[in-house]
Amino acid sequence: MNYDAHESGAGHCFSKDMGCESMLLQIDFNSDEAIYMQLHNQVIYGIATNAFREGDALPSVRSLAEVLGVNMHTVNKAYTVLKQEGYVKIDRRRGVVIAVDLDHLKDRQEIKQELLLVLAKASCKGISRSEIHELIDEIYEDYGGQ
Amino acid sequence: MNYDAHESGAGHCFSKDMGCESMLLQIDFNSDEAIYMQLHNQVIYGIATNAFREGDALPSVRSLAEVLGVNMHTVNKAYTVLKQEGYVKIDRRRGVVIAVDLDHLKDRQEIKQELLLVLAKASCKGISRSEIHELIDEIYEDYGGQ
DNA sequence: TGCTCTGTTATATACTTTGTATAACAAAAA
DNA sequence: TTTTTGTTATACAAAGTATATAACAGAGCA
Repeated sequence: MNYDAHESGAGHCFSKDMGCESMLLQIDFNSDEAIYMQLHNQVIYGIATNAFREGDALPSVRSLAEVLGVNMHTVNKAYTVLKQEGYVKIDRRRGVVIAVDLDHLKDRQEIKQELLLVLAKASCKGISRSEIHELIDEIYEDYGGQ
Repeated sequence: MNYDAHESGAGHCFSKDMGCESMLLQIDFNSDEAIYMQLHNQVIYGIATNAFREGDALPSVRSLAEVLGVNMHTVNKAYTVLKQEGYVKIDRRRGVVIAVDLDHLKDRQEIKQELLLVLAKASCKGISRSEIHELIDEIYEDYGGQ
């Protein structure tokens, strides 16, 4: 049973559990961002937008690699980094599943550090504190509020 | 005249124009972040915190490389990227000087894109919209308000 | 029991990035 | 004139990225 070869339900991608997820995981081969990092970020976008939910299984490294036309190890690296950062875990029965590991104090500190650089760039470019708050709100409203 | 060898004013680093700036530009050789990117980011932090002001000259690639104990080309790469991103320009008489190129629409879009990823990570980790706003305010207050 | 699929690990290869080393050039400054 | 400047060129080593092929044990399924 191949991940990309489900002839049943021809015409729509909602016939299988994994069909929808694969639609989110796509690659821009012209991007200067590493493929595994593109995949990594898209899984995070997926979790944040609730397209991936706690306990959902991601495609297997082999099947996703085949669908995307990349090497198995490239997908595996994306999953490995996600695991190290506490976004997924390995379920021996179900494969790689979404399982976000929370460590509020540590997470908050890391997010603050990442925000610091973005805010410094914004400040250099004349983007004010209030405009940053506006941008934050814009993003949340682009992706469905709270 | 070496950048690091000014015996005059022994004991303080404010005796030369470039003395203060060099104090900001330091490297963590244990970091997994590329050296040129560390330098790149620190110049941006410096501009944002007003430690570097419009028209200020940065140390020459050779002198800074010598101070930091890295190769000339590593510093040159940091400066080249900063130039491409519109943070500095080359003044044939003064060297590399802070000169922020503003393109509000483009800058705003780029900042929004960078914020999107950070906010997605935060969302995954259970950090709420209001907590993000708090973090933004914390950062601005850590570095002197508006 | 066999067979398949899973994540994982190991090797090998090729390309790019990163960092270093040395050298040379023209423009500007001292 | 001599030094310093950014810039460019070349060469090299190490690390990161991506691919290719192969094998392993654990789990699910027929």
